[in-house]
Amino acid sequence: MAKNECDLKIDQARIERAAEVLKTVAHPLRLRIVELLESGEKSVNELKELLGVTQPLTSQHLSQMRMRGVLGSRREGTLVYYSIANPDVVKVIHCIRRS
Amino acid sequence: MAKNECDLKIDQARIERAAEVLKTVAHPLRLRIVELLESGEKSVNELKELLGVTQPLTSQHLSQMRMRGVLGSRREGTLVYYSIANPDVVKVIHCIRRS
DNA sequence: ATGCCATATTGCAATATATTAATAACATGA
DNA sequence: TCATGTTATTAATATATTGCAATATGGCAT
Repeated sequence: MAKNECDLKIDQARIERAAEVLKTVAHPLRLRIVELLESGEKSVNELKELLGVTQPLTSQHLSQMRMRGVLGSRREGTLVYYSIANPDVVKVIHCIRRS
Repeated sequence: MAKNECDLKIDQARIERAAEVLKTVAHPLRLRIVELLESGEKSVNELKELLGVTQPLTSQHLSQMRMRGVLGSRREGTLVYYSIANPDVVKVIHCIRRS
C-alpha cells in the first residue's frame, strides 16, 4: 500500500520542523551562543561579553532561539539565565564541527 | 597562554563555515533533496518529479547546494546527476530527524 | 517613589532569499 | 541543421532577515 495524502502531510510537517530548527541555529552568532551554553547556562550579560556584541543584539538572538524551542530561560532576580532546551542542536553542531 | 587574535580569526572562520553549511540545508525543499539523494545520485528530472515542483526551481536549489559544496554533479549525455558531496549534511539530518 | 542595572522590544534601512515566468544553453538524434 | 528533451540562467517581485539605535520594561535597593 502506497503512502496516502495524510502520510505526505505528516512527512511535510516533519521536514518543515527540521528545516526550522536548522535555520534557527544557522547563524554565526547563534551558533556561538549554543556553543557557549554547552558548558551550562549563562546570563545575557555574560553572553554579551563573551560574544563582544551589543546587549540588544544578544537579546534578539536569544529570544529568537527561545521562541523556536532551541533555548530555555530562567529568571533569578534581575538576571535571566539561558540554557539549551533542545539537545538535538548540540548533536547537530558536533556533526558539523569539522567542516 | 590565552588565545590570540589569530586563533580567534580561525575560530570565527570555522563558525561561519558551519553556519553556511547549515543554512544551505535549512530549507524544506533542500532538506528533501538531500534525503532523496541519500539513496544515491539522481537526475534533475527525477528529483523534480519526486518533489513535485518546477524544473527551474529544482535546478536553482541544486546549484545553490553545489556552489556551497553540499552536492556534486556528473553529466551523462543530456542528463545531469546530482549526489551528496559533503557527508556531514547527512549526519546532520539524522540528528534532527526526530525533532 | 527614585535611581540603577539588566533585559526586552520596536522601528528602520540595508541586504538577502524565495518564487514565478520567461528564456537561454546544451547535448543528442533525425 | 533542425527539432527535441534536459538543464541552467535571468529578471522581476514579494518576503524575510540582519544589525543598529532608541526606547521600554522589570526587578531590586535606597
